[in-house]
Amino acid sequence: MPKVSDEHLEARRRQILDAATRCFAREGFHGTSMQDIFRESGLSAGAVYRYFPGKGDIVEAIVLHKREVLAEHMAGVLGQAELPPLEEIFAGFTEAVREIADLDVLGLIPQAWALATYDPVVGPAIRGLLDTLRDYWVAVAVRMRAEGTLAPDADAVAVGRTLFSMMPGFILQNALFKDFTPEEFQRGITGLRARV
Amino acid sequence: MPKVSDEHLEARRRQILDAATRCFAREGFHGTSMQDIFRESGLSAGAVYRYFPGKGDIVEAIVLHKREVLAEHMAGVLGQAELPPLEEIFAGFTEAVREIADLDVLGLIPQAWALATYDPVVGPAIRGLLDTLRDYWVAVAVRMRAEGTLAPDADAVAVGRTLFSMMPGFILQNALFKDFTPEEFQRGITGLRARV
DNA sequence: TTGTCAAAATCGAATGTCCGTTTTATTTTG
DNA sequence: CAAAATAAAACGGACATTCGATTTTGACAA
Repeated sequence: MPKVSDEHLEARRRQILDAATRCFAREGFHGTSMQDIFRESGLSAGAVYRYFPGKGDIVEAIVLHKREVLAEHMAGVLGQAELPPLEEIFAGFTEAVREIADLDVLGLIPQAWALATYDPVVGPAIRGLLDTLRDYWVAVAVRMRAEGTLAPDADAVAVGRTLFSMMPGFILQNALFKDFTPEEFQRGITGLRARV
Repeated sequence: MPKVSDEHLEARRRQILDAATRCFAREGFHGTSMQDIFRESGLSAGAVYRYFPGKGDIVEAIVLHKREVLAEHMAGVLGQAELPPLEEIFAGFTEAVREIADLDVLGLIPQAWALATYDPVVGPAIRGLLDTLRDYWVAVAVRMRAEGTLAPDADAVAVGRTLFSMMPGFILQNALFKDFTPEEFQRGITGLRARV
């Protein structure tokens, strides 16, 4: 009976997740205390702990949400009758990076990679997210070969993993140096593929 | 005059650094306590603190040492009268990754990236290391263009940064999935460059 | 509508643990 | 034997989490 609406519940969840995201980006996962999250969210300890069992679960929720958003985007690209040109797919990716950077939370991504390598609680979720992303690039390569924009004898899995390989480096340069633009990235790829 | 030999001093330093490296790779930087390092190194608190002012300085020393080793390798490659083919340069890189993976400390690299994004004490050192590496790839691209293995009108800086972009992804896949071999990487690049 | 009530939601002080560092004592070194 | 090197206990602070107190909520009766 006295139970707040589902919208209220969902809004509170978002409130906590958004505040935590900002904190993690600013101070790092380990550098932000639960007190920080209480302060940033304007909520109390009791409130936050009603929604999440612990700090690790907050990160996990953020990761899972991101995975959902990404899966949707990937399905949109792969669902088209004809695959968009690679340049366009790259542009979609770099645009997403730019959006994250605008929110000043791009640093979260390298932090997630780090957690993936050793953290027993959030590691699996993050590896799962990255695996999904990698599958996406492999699927792109497979489609490219099928549609004739990749050599018929090319190793599609290898090409897909190589395409995937380029993304972390782009993200890293944007997170650390903020001087590697999508246009320059595109020019780099073009320059690399051009016959001498 | 009761002062132990410089060799002893250096050996102890290495002892601490190696132990810390293993701990960090296993449990993460934040997950390893100083107690862990005392235990793993077989030394006491007093001993460790005689060599390093604090935990952060241990990481910094590890990073600085790595930078030195890498700078030496890079100078070796660039110092040759004619630049080795790109495949060979890549092979040198992947071989280095394999060596680190064999020591079971490959996970340290993503952790360093994460620290670079937010840690005020070790961040600068790590960004410096990555900047050095990036300069290396740009220098490779410049040399390639000069030697005619890259289109004369290519943007060498863009190509260099793009080459650099591929390394984190290779490292990440090896650290997380252990299923992306140098050979497959090479095949992916070949497949990507082949004309359809 | 309004008032009431019990459950849900939130608050915030308190708790206990862990961890980096310091300090004091002991051993080793030349 | 004196100074350097190492050991080990101890400290102070920070942190994630808990828990009782308090407020807010919505169902329902009047």
